[in-house]
Amino acid sequence: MPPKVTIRTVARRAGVSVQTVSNVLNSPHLVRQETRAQVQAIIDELGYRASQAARQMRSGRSRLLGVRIEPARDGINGNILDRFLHELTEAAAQAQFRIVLYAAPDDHAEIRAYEDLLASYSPDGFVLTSTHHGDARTGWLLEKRVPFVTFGRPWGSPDLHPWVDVDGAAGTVLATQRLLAAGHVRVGFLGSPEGAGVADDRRDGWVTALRHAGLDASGLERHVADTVSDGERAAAEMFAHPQGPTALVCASDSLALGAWHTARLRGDTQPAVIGFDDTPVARAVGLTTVAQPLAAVAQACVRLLTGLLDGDGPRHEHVLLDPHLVVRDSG
Amino acid sequence: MPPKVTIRTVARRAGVSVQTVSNVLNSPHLVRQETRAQVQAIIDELGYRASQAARQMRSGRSRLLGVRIEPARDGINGNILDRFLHELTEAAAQAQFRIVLYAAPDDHAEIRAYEDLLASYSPDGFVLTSTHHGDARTGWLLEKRVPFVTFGRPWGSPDLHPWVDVDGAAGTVLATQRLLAAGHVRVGFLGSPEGAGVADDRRDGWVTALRHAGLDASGLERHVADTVSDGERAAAEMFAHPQGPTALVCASDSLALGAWHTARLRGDTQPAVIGFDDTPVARAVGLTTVAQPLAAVAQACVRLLTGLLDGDGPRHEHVLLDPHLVVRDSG
DNA sequence: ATCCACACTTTGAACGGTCCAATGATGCTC
DNA sequence: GAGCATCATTGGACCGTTCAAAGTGTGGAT
Repeated sequence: MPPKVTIRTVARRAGVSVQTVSNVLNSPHLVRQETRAQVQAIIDELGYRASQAARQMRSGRSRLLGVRIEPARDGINGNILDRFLHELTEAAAQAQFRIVLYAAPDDHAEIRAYEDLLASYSPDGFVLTSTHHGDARTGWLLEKRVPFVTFGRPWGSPDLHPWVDVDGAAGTVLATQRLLAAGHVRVGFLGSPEGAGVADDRRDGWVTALRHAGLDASGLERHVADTVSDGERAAAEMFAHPQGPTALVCASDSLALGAWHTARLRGDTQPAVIGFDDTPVARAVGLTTVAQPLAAVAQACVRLLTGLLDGDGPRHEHVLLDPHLVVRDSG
Repeated sequence: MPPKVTIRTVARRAGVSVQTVSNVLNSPHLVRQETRAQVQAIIDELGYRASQAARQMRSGRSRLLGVRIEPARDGINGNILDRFLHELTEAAAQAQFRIVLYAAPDDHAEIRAYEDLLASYSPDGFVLTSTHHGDARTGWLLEKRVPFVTFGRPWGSPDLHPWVDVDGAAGTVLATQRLLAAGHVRVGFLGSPEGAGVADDRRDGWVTALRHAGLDASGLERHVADTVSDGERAAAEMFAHPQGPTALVCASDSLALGAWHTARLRGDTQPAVIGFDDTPVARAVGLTTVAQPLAAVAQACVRLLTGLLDGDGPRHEHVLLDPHLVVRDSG
């Protein structure tokens, strides 16, 4: 069991004071080049890492970010939040931050979790996912002046905090255009009725693309619960209709998988169906789908949050990223 | 901005010493019932939480558990690790622990992550997932005497640490028996060739169940890469064979989904196919599947780990949990 | 020679808890 | 009521770091 190496060990070994070692790490410009190199060498040699606990006591900074881990709510699609979490962990690590998790079934419980965490581990900030109408969380955090960023626009709320999001409409434009380019004239839309927000956003892109091509969108869309079986049923009815669509843009991979099943059962080996989110299922069955740039989203979240913590930059900056199409067998 | 409430605030307000407040929290038996209740009331009133940083400095305990967040490696199946992570977060919270994440592409990088984390945030222990043959991680942790538990048996390594796992064989026994009970005589097995370990375990259960029913397993199994398309292809060949199986037990939901597609394309509306892991896809398409009791696994992990930390209980205890069958339309 | 500015480095205190040793209060026995 | 054990509470040192302020040495200007 090696004795633990503290800043004092390093200082003694380098023949400088403790404070100088601290400066090498936190304010290198205060230390003479020569001294700095020498101290750094000792640090590397001993593998010294500053104790975050001690650092936090004095400076108030924990270099911890709080993130909620979501239950696998909506089946297939819940997966993107897990992937986001993974990307966020890596992006945060780049900026010397770690992620602490908490679970909460609803907004109210999440606010309690903030109180808990802030009082005990005092994370420097939070990254929120799944913003929605009437989101109680952002108001609370703003009031308490706790730094945070959201992955998701503040749907329906005043725009008072930094956020990062993916342009869903741009994604469905890409999907629609691809199907149009393949010769389809009646390109339909299969969405879910989750109220305004994400769902409307994705629908908008489809409408825009059709309009831009001089086509009429009426009668070509349906909105059902976001499950494979509902998607399968709805697609069957749509495809069966004489004036129905011959291709489908779907608001999720679950719906797309349903539509894909339908098409295959009708004898179509390469269904003209495009999904959304590039979930593992899409990859598994070879479904063309719209992919969100989750790594970029995560990096942007970290960038905005560190900007907030360092106090420089605008109070609430926004980043809206473009998704891209992952072309596979379908579509 | 309310002034932050420390142990001193509570002590003053309750008219006792700082140490007594500390005792109320950490060694309640040392404090008289009456005093304890009074101090606790003040704590609740002020919403006081001990600063983990300060606590850690003196006691060395961070009440943090390190967990690796896995990339969505094998598509559909990777999902169970995300669900496990969720359950673990909740189970840990119950025991007053928090989860810190780290990412690492391989064992070697993960060991570097241990060094990093231990030196900076000093988590009290780690929970490892995806144990495998020649796992370099457990040896390192054992040598450094860092407490840890694995979700997964120490496949092929000496049994020197506490672990929790799910009895895969018991799961495939259940699946096989159900198909036999439904009247099938030739129940096949579709697995993946990931070497010994998890894959063999699941195969074993199928063999056992057939043997127990007095049936011959030979010629009824295939092993392919763990993807939907490979599963689909293999199942097509197996079902097409005159002496081939009429029902399939699959080692994963990806393979089962492939087999399910095959069966449906052959006109079977309720395919006799059973998957493994109860992933969202299985729920989505209505696939009968073997479910791992992830909440129980997570709780057992926390229990073993806290036992290790408290120093009581056996050095390396094991928990092997039974999975259960989730019956849906298929199978 | 003295003073000052400058660049760098060191000193001492503080952060908010817990550990340890010691003290005060209480009840019991003889 | 003295002696003793037991329980409850107290005071002070200490964990490893950063902050604020004070200390060193060098060189140039006066």
